[in-house]
Amino acid sequence: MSSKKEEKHTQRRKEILEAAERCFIKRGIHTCSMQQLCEEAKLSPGQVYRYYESKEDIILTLAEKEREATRELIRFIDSNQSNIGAAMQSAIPYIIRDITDGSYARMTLEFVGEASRNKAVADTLLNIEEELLESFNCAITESQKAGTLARSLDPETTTALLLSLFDGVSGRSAFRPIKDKDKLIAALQDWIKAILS
Amino acid sequence: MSSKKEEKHTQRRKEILEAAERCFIKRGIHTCSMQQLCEEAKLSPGQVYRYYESKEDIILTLAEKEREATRELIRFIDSNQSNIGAAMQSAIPYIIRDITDGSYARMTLEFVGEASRNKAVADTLLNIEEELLESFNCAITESQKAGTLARSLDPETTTALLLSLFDGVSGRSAFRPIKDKDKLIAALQDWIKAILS
Amino acid sequence: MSSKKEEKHTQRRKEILEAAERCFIKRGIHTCSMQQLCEEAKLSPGQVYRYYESKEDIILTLAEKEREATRELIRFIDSNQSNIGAAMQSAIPYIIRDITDGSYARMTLEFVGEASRNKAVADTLLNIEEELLESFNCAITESQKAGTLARSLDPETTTALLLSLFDGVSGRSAFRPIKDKDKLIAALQDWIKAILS
Amino acid sequence: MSSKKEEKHTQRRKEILEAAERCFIKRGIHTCSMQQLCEEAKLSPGQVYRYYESKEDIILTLAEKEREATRELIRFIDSNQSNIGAAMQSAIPYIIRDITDGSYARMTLEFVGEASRNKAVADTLLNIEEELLESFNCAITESQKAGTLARSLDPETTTALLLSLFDGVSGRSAFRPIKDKDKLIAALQDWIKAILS
DNA sequence: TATGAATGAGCGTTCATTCAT
DNA sequence: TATGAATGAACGCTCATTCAT
Repeated sequence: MSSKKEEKHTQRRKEILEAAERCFIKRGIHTCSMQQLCEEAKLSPGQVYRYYESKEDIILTLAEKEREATRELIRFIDSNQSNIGAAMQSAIPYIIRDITDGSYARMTLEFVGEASRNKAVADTLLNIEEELLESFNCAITESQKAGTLARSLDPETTTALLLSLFDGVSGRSAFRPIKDKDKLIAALQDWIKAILS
Repeated sequence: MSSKKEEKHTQRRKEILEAAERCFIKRGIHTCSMQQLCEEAKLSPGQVYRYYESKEDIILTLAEKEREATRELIRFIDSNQSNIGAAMQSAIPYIIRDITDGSYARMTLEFVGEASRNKAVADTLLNIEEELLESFNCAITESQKAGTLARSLDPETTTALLLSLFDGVSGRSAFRPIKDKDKLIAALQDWIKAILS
Repeated sequence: MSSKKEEKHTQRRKEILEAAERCFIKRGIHTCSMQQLCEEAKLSPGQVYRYYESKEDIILTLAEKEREATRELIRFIDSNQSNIGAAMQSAIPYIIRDITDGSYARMTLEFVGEASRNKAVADTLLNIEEELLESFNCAITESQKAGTLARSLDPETTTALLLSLFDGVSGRSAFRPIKDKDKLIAALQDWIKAILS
Repeated sequence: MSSKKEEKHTQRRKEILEAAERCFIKRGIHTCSMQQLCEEAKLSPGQVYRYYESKEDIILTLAEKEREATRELIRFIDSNQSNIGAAMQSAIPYIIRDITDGSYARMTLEFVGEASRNKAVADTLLNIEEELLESFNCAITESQKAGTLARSLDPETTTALLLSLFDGVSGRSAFRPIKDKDKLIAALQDWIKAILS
């Protein structure tokens, strides 16, 4: 019985979160009012506030949810540590598909903006980033040990540049449609080959 | 006499703009109220509104000011069209210095966020971007004609990736201090050498 | 259930309108702030704005309400076209009662003032006036055809003067209490008899 | 010397008043800002405030000035007391010319609106009205004594209706252009003949 | 459990008035 | 005497949040 209640509660929280995501993408976090969010969720303000403490709570929970996409990439890198170059080559099509998805790109941009003024959001973002950084650093070091990557590359800087590149591609895709994704993927693979060799 | 007054007027406008920049970076464009901006500028609302028509006017003027840094890069690229690889090598230290400046990086992020919901800001940003894209595209094509760049590179995609990389580096620097700028510059130069050859 | 809610909603709208009328009469449309109006209505600004879109919305709704009194007169004139003189004789007591009501007179004055700078209010006023003009013109012409009114009277000018007279009586009553309404009515009836014969 | 100064002072006050009148007619008393008034007067705010204590002071002074037109009518009535009917017949063309002048009508309307919320303006308006009422009352009584006017007319009520009529004609002319002034004058003369006989 | 009416602080902006120069 | 830069209270309005029902 209690578990059934919990289940319903969890389901509601999820529904609200999804409604919030749609609203935030459509109008932006700041421009979307709680009233609009409630309408999108087909719930009254009173109900929404039973499931989330505040608008900020919703934003934060959403930020945490968005990290999961990144987690997948981390797991992939972790299981292909000995040849980061090859791992990236095969991962790039999936990474690009994810990060250039209109909704994802918009939402990421919203979170970055929010992070400027909301420490909790900033921490959430930095947190997952930390994991990603470590994962890449480790893979680069391991690949160098395994002889699949030039030892001249500085792990930290290389990681920073790789992540910058992906951040940039995602951010730009929110404003400019990517004309030819396949070309972009091919070019990126060429870049990675040239760099991580 | 009239010029002295004009000078003072210009000076005041500049002061307000600087105060606005500080405020916007500290609190975000949306979250910074005119009252706070006025306090930062040590001016009353009435005065601020004598120098700028509206909050949007201030935001837009600031956006246009930020474009100037980009204009400088465009001019440099334009005057070194026949060898984009070499041009970038020598430009990178200056580009990195500019775009990883804390204020600049934060402000750029704020503008990107603002662009989502303010057409005028979006136009300003896309406008200068357009110029930048053309400049790079042209330089790449010219370099290929001059034989200083591999003909296999697609100009548009290469430009998009280069700008993505810089956008990403700038964006990340707003949240994470860059530990060693020289290392970053060196690594970027290596990347560019590997790619634009 | 839904109708009960609707009823309450309608009731609230009416209450706000009445509060607005009291406020506008007390302080003038322009000089009465929304804050004061809210206090008079014993409602918070947020609530008032749930029932009306804007201050102008309230003004306009009030203006439309005031037209109804005029509509009644129009209907009466229309149904007594063949003898405008007699119709006016019997209508005068009611017209005077309406237009010399303190609130109505003040409110009309406020609307006239507001019309100078608010096109929507001006349109509402001119609109009902147009109907009134037509109604009178038509009745005068019909009465002349029916032989109950001297053919020497110019319909348009006579209408203009009649409406001027009523406008003037109403306007003056906003500032000077009418000492003896019955005397006023009798005198007006004498005037009408002398003119419309 | 002192008189020369005084003269200049008086001249300045007059200039400001004229500028205010133009502004108030153009934009309405409330909608015209002191800044606009200063520009119209080609004077700085500081100067304007040396000649008038406040915006209200200007309004009040203007209201007092407007009374002069009415004074002229009073003088005319006073010097033709024994036959008010004939006096009005000859006065009507001039009265109509004055009160249907666009500027005068607009200004009067502005003052009436202002009187609703400004006791001093109301008093000024009522003051001159009082004189006018007395003048008419007296003339009517005298005309009745002289046998040029029916004794059945109640002086006070007749005066009230006459002034109402002129007020109404003036007020309407501010919004609706009078197509044919001569026709209006003729019709009014017919009315007066019918009533004041 | 569920609603949505209600709150009120705070928003961007204006303008009558003052005062340093 | 004359300027116009400067003030700041008040404007119409919004929206995250609460609470009576």
